[in-house]
Amino acid sequence: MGKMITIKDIAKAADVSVTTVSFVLNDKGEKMGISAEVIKKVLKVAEEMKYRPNMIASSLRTGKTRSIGLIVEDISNQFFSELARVIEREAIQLNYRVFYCSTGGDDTRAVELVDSLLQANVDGFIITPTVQMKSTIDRLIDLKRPVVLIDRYFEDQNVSHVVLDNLDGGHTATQFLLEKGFKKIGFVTNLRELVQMQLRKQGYIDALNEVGLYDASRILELDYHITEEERIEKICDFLSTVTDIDAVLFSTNYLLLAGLQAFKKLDLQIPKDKAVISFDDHDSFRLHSPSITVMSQPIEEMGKKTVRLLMMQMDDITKFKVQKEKKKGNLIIRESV
Amino acid sequence: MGKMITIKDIAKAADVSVTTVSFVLNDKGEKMGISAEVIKKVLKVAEEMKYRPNMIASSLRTGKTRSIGLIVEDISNQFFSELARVIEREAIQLNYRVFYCSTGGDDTRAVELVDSLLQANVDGFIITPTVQMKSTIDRLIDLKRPVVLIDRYFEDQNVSHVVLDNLDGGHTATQFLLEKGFKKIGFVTNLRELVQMQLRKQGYIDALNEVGLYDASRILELDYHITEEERIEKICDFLSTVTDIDAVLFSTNYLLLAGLQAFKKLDLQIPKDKAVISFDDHDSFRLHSPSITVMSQPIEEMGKKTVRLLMMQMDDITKFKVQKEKKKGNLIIRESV
DNA sequence: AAACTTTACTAAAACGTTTTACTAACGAAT
DNA sequence: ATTCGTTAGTAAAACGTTTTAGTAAAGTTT
Repeated sequence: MGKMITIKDIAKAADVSVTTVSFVLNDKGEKMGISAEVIKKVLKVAEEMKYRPNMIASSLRTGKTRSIGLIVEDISNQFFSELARVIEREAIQLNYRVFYCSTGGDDTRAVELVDSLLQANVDGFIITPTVQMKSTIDRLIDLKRPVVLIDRYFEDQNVSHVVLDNLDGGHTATQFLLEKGFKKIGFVTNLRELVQMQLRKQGYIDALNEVGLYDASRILELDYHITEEERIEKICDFLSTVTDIDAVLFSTNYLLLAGLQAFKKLDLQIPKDKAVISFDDHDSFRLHSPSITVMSQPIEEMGKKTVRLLMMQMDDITKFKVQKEKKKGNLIIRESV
Repeated sequence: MGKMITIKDIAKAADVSVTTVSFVLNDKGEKMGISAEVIKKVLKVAEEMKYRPNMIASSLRTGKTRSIGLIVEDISNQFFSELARVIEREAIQLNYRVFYCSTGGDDTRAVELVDSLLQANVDGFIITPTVQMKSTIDRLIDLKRPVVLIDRYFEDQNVSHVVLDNLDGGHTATQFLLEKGFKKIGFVTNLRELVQMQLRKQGYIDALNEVGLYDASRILELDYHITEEERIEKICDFLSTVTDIDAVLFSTNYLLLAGLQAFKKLDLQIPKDKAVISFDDHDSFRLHSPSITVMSQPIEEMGKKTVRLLMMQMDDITKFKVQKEKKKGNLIIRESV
């Protein structure tokens, strides 16, 4: 361990007190009435000795760690990994560090992660909440910790969040299919009390109701915790039962991934036999032939907004007002419709 | 901020000294001659008051943070995100926290990341080094920081690492193609001084030389920093120039991803017109039709070994001996050959 | 019974910062 | 000539642990 240079070493070398050094290095020199001359000297010495502040000591004293905890559902899912990247970039620019972690959709693990981040004393939380996480979020609010939810939230909980305008997304995607002449549009989603999925479905229903084409039998709802094989199976069953469907909207990317395999099994051609659209983009959607049309989320914009909201809270949590942000999705038109 | 419970509060409540509390809570009670009675009392009080140790204070005193830094090339690449997951799981079990970050292959950023992890005082480093990172690694060794490299390393540097046996991997994949009757096997790789790519190529060359079928004109080497479009372009050119190729081995997954698009452009069927194999598995390889045969890395095993090597160094770096670990890859046979 | 040992515990320093409360020196106002 | 304000700094406490160097009381040996 190469001996660390401390503020004390600087003080000795510059022949001033540690207090002075601390003031200068925290840009409070002027405010605290340190002469320009001394400021310059201290900065020079610090530079020469290659001083790096000890974050730990500083954290102990201030109670701030300049770090934020980012809890997502699954960091290996492209949507989240891109989001994480944006968030990290923004945070770094503000001299904050980011801890990522994934819940895997598991409530118990989610709570553990929050605990461990609390213990690590992160200054703020960005969370993709799991289904049962509401009370944990409440606890954070009680503890006056800055929190921003992302991608999903709880209807009846007053917490800042940044999410896709899912109602509009479902509506727009469905309308696009209608415009292309499809009349019997199916919807595949998963069966969870997640608001965002409900809204995507509602957008789809609304769009069809507007033109009198809604038919509830064309909706397939799958359990979240089934395996990919079971998903493929169920989708096959669905497509072979409700055969008059001419297009399918999938409420998220991994459902479409299962869907593609079901189509392959049933030997259905896209877009000849049925057109498809999915929510949330994915690398392999560009690659697939035909490439897949998607309602994608404005990840860049969402990430930036999230960090901004969090920073506002960290600035002064007492005078921060909850903000709920809905971003419009982008319909990326490819070959699958 | 819900007032934190400190060791001092416990001491007061249990009517003993902070020293005693500290000993007990660190399981040193017995060794330090604290009576069983007092130990029990302290533990009970700590439990009742829901005491959580302040990691920051503890870190300041001990110089240890119980955290490790994990620097990979790109966390949104499936190989790395799976690796990260394994490493994190292993670390958590040992009560260590993991900081992930991605270099994006950028040397400058890599150095910055190391600096910032050094400053965050992580106890150890797991690194996928970028091309120019050798001296930075040397610096860590000088500072006596535990380091394990993963996926790649520098030939002439004596640092512990865990990597795929790339020579064997290249050889095995090529031999598999030969067994299947292919005689004019191409190789697409990228042009960097990365050992692992050189070894994959060498394995390919060796296998062909053994049967007298090596032909240097069947190798395409691409610059690392070109865009995906350019990659596709170059691969198209290559395939249209060297037309007698009957199978292609890609040295990594994103090259195959570009390759697939090139095949599509040239309207070449897999495996009818040409067979393909790629190094490193990818979700979309299972999904693709035809699904893609790969030489995959034993990620689970590699991650575990890496953490073990790191822990050995952290135990006592002075008596740790460098270990270089090569793991055999698994050939996963799918439809593309 | 004096001299050691052991047992069961504790006071206080230390880690490297930040910040509050102070001071000495000097000029200006009374 | 005293008081008052500024200016330009500094001493020391505090953050919550861990750990070193004790110590008083009881037990053991001589």
